[in-house]
Amino acid sequence: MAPTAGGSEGKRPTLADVAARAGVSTALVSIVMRGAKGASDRTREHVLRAAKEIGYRPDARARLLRSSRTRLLGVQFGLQHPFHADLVEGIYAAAEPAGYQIALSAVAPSRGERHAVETLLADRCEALILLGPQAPAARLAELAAQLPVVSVARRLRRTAGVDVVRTADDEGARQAVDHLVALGHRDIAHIDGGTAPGAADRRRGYRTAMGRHGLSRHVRILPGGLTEEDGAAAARTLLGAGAAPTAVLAFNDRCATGVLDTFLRAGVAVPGEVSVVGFDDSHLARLAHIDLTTVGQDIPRLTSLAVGRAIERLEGEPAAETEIVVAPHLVPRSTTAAPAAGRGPAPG
Amino acid sequence: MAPTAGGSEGKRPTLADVAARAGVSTALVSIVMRGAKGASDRTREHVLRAAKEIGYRPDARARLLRSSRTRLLGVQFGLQHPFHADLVEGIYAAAEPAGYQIALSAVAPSRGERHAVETLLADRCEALILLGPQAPAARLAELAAQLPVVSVARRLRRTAGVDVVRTADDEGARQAVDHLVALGHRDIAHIDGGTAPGAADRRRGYRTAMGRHGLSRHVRILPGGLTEEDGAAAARTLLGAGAAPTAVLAFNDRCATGVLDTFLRAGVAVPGEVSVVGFDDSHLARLAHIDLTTVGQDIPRLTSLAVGRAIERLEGEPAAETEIVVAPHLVPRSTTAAPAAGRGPAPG
DNA sequence: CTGCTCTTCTATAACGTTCTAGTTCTCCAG
DNA sequence: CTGGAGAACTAGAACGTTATAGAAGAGCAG
Repeated sequence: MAPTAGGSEGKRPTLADVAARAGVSTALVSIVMRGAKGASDRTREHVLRAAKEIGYRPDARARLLRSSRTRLLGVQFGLQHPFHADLVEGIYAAAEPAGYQIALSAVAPSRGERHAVETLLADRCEALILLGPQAPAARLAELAAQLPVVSVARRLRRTAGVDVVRTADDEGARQAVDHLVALGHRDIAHIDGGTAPGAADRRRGYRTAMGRHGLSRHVRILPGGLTEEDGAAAARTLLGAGAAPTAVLAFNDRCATGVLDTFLRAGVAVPGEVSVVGFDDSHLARLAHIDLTTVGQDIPRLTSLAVGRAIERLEGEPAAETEIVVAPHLVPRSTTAAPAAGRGPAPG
Repeated sequence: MAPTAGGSEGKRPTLADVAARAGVSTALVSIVMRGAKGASDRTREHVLRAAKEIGYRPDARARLLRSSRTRLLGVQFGLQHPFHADLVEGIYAAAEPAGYQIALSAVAPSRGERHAVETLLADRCEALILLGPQAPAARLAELAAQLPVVSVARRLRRTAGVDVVRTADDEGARQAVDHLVALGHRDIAHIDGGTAPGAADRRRGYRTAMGRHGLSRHVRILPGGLTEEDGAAAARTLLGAGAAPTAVLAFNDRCATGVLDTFLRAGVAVPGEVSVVGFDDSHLARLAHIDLTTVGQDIPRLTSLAVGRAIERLEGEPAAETEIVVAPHLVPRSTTAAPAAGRGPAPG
């Protein structure tokens, strides 16, 4: 028999239906469905067959309602952010094997963080993982008073109860500068990310790295942002100023792509005349025709630590908030090279 | 007193807690929280204050469990797809005012469609909205037997019970060709999308439009795909072949971006020597430094129709499956112009 | 005062699970 | 035959809501 099309009639089968069909109690069916012990192999098999026959599917919400634990992690992410997409994938991968489910709630221009978090709370998530949250620290503290909260990629100075998992952004910027200096560059500019999460650290990392190489007088920071647009605008400023640097460290890959594009259109060869470094090692950077030298963030590690921290909080002793910092690593590709002979010092 | 940090202790307040505090029954509190009628203004206010004082928040799961209706729409989307992100935003915007909640489930390399749909079903979604589903038609039919299913952007030939909402891809390709022909182009190539949703229609639209302009012998279709990479590879093929066309219609914006980049690197001026048209009008296309002429899909309309169709199915008479086709529109920007004098015929 | 209608409120039974505390059964030592 | 000890199973109470049915009280015509 084909099931009736549309399926609106005929309620979905429940534990009781399976029990009736198998001739046992609902409690026993529950035991079998959960794989708990307390049923013989013979009945186990029998019940499973009955369940399959009538197309039974456990109701996650009823299940969660009953058990005191919901094993549900709420994740807030930015819809328009490719980097967040990568993080979400990592979070799924870390949470599901640990027996936790993920509830996603998106932030978009038309859907604020407040609303996103409200729906997660209404869904009875046990903990919140917030990707690059923009909410004020006070708001986060307020949330943390209700349930464990992990902030990923947004740094917070010891906000009560909020755990932080982030990349060592300053260290990443340092690696980029070291790489460029090793190639022979001295005139290295930085296009920053303004108030975006991590931007301040990258800016600081750039500045101190330059200082350590005795290049403080070459420090040049241009206001940027996290989109291609921002990078393009900054690149135009550089070109217009006449004295273009021999290398540019952009806030992130998207920003770097904008820089690349502008240089290309202006006939400035990369890496021939100017070297460019990005940040994130997103899919963008890996595309063969862009092939951007960049600073990679360790996504599997960031996400497994974030999930792990949330679970620890839920299952372990309530501890003080922690900040976990993950090391980035430089990924050299083809947008960096030694500076042109006439412009930088000869290498060595 | 500040609430205890971590919040793991002290269960979250329930209806009963509010009722106890306000000195009324839980049923009355329920009425007030839902805004249903049956309570005086005085008590309404009184109850709301009590709820606020103890920080009560309704439990969405218990609520859904009790009411026969869950008013929950399951949405499956591709994490790595910027176009899907735009669609999801539109779906939120269409569903929430109609009193429906959205449950998101992501598809990623490490998380297949099957798994994504399973979690949505377990969550008791009443209907499924699938963005560009890749599952075989038989599988979709099987799902449609259980609950209303809407496929967005993937065309299906009358699969039992599956509604389809999509853009008129052939028409979009036609508009692009018309635009190029009006500018004076004749030698127009198409980089296709292989087996991606919509690719076949765009291919066909291109071919028939060319035919209608008497340009059948100029038809040239190159295998492409939906990433920048694919576009770049096809562009290299075109350049290598010697006889480059005067215009290229790419499968989508990402593909077109790859084409642009390759041309730029090879010193081929756009639109000076070659015009390029994309598809989707994604954020990418609007970036000032790309400023791509493209065929726009009507996202608000696609999403509100998809949501509307799902809701109609849930609330109205069970009807036969429908296919709703939404018109695209050309968005002329700066990557198209009349062909160079020596290569195409003079305009007019 | 009776009988009726409204409004406001309450008691209680669902919803589909899981959990606690049994109840049978079987097996086997004493 | 008694007395446990497990194993296999079940009855019934949660979980936090909403829906249904009805009670209590007010107002008012007859």
